Amino acid sequence: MKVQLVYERSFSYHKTVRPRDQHKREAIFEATVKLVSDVGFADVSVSKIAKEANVSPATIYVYYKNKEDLLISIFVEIHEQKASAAMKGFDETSPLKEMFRKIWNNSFKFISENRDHLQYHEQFRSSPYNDLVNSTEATNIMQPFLAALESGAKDKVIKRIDDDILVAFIFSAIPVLSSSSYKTKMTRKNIETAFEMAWDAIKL
Amino acid sequence: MKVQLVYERSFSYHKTVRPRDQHKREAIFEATVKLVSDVGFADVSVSKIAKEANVSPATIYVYYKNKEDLLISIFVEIHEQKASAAMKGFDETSPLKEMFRKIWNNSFKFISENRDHLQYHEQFRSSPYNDLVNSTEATNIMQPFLAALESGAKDKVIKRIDDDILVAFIFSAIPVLSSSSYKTKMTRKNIETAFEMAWDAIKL
Amino acid sequence: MKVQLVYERSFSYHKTVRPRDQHKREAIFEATVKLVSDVGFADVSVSKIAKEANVSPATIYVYYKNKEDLLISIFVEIHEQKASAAMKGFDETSPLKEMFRKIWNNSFKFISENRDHLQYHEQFRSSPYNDLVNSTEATNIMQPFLAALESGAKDKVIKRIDDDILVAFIFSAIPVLSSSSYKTKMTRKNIETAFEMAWDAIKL
Amino acid sequence: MKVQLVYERSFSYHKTVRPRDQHKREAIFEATVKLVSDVGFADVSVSKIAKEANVSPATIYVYYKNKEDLLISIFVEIHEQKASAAMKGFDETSPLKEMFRKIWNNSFKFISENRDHLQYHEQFRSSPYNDLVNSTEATNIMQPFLAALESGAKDKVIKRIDDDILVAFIFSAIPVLSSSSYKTKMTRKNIETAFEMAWDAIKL
DNA sequence: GATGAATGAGTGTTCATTCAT
DNA sequence: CATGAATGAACACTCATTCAT
Repeated sequence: MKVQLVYERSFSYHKTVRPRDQHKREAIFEATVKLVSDVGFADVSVSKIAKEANVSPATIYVYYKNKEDLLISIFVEIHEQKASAAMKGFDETSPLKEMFRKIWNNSFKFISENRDHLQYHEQFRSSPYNDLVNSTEATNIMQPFLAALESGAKDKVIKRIDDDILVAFIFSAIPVLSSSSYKTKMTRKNIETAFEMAWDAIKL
Repeated sequence: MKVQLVYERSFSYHKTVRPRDQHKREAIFEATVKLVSDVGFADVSVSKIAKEANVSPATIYVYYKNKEDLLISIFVEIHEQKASAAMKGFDETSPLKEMFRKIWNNSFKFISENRDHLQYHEQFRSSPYNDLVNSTEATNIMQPFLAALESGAKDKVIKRIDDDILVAFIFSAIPVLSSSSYKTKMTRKNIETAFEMAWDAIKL
Repeated sequence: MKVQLVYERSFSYHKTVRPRDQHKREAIFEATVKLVSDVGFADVSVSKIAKEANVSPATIYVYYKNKEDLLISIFVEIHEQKASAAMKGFDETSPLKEMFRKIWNNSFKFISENRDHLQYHEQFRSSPYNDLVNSTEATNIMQPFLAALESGAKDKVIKRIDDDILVAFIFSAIPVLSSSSYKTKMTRKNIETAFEMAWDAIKL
Repeated sequence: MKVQLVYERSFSYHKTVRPRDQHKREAIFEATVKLVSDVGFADVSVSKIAKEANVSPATIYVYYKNKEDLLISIFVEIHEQKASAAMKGFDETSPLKEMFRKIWNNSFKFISENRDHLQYHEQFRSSPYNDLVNSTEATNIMQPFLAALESGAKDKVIKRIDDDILVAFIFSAIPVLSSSSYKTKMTRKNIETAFEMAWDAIKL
């Protein structure tokens, strides 16, 4: 049971001598996320990003090979941030439902603090860029949880079913709760109920 | 319990008098859906659409006010097709779970026959365009089902919770099953299991 | 004995409906020739051409697929103009030397009246673009002359040698006489002497 | 009778004190020649040269004032190499035709061993850069030969005519024989015949 | 109704060059 | 001496849209 993430080619620009201004890379990163979240994947342009990040358009090409590299690199980074955040404090000795609840709550915390990162993630996922990000090697941060799910299936605690579908149910509520009208939705109660629904979906 | 759909401004889609050459309108419609599905929202241009539809770029402006109008109108149309397809043969006298199963199966039939329509829908949903399509007036095609859900909640058959979240769980598996690796996923068994998960999520 | 000229792909933009403003195509043509002649192949840009031709850069792409198409199409056109001009009044019954003299004089007339066309031609020839212009099908305007050369070789009037080398000697003086310091060189006497040298080179 | 070569402004090439790392200068030189020969004058950029030469773009500016200086200096260098090669073993006591044959053969040797240098030379010659290289002071390497030609003219062995035209005929076959289809052309026989043609052109 | 021509504004990207190190 | 970072300006090209026909 493995869900792993790789990029076929090495995307980011990395000479042996480190770029001097790490701050600039971050500025570009944040500018891109903000813009995609604001105006959408279809309407981000390199020059808009440059303006938002307060650098020259040419500077972006010091840090990224091209626009595609930029967008993919950022996705990968967010994807890993998200996974790391979800797994924070993961305890593999606790019961499956508690593990799950932990991850669920972590996820919501991450989302509410990084709404536009999630936005970016969603848009990227539904774009054709998504097909350029491979799942053959690993960012196996989530691995322990997936392993737990598998053993839960073996122990007949949860349903035995394809990974992706399982994960879809588990996290299906997240985009909804973080949507543009999120303010009325991310109540304690809604989050708790959504969690219970997710659990009911997968449990046997 | 209401999910309604309006467009703030009046889009071409609802011109009461349709232009004469309905064939051309359809060609543009299909060309757009195909292109968005193939190359993504970010890379469809009016002239590409025109080429794909075998019309002049100028012709598109005969049928649609501008590009935004085109994209939104098409979304609305797909959205309604999807709802209509889901509700086909809906019988309000049957038990809720059977209603649900009917809609579920209808939905999968629609998807497997119109994969790129679904692709378009997904991309549109996660883009900021989505915010331009309002929910203050109605496409109330789904209304009978939503009413049934509401009465199901009243009768303590299913959970009482926000519409959007409910709907999210109900249909969360669909994008996954229709994703690019769909061929291995849309088996009879997977579809059935996914349905059971959805039902378990919402039932009390 | 054949020197022919073709372009592998069809370069110029040609819809069934003719562009309205033939004048514009010519303006672009002349602007390009002038610019290449003035600033050199390396430093012509589409926007400079557009400015010189008094059109928008985008307009150029109405008439030519891209910059390469533009440059090649213009070369081909000049090449044919040049050949046509050289062959004007060609009389295949006259003795070879007189044929040759006719063509020689025609060529000089063409050059002195179209110095920058020749400049363009020279620069194109020595650029790598030249390799994109094929010699497998024909602009056989020069064919009668080449045939005459061949029969001259058969009759032992001129040397039997590779076409290209023959042609090189015949026309080698032209670029020199039309060079930037041409004014002091294109005297009647120089032209006559150069012709005699060319003839001496090829005659037996 | 004088053909001299000067550069109006002082180019880096003639810095009396050469930078220490002669190896790097050569790497840049060769990289530039190779690139111009491969992709053409229009498509060489400083950074491409840097990459090809395995140095930083900034390093190029250590050795050359700017791009123009680089291109011109290299031309001058090739021009001198070419002249030196041609004059190797020049014997002013031998008859004019034998002198000429010597130079001719030397030239072909140089070309066949340095095809891309010749390519560079040709492209430079037909570009407007050529006008920046003046003929008021001297690289008088060829001087002895030109003097011999002049005295040949005085002795009525060869025609009396403008230097440039003379030289044009003498060397006109070279670019042809070294063109992209050279392999089929640089046969012993072709070279010999071309020499005879050149001699016939200039001899009285 | 349908179109090709035309374009100003914008696209992603590379340019030649400078500069602090 | 040698460099990577940085950039304003330019690059080739495409965009959404208008308009005369």
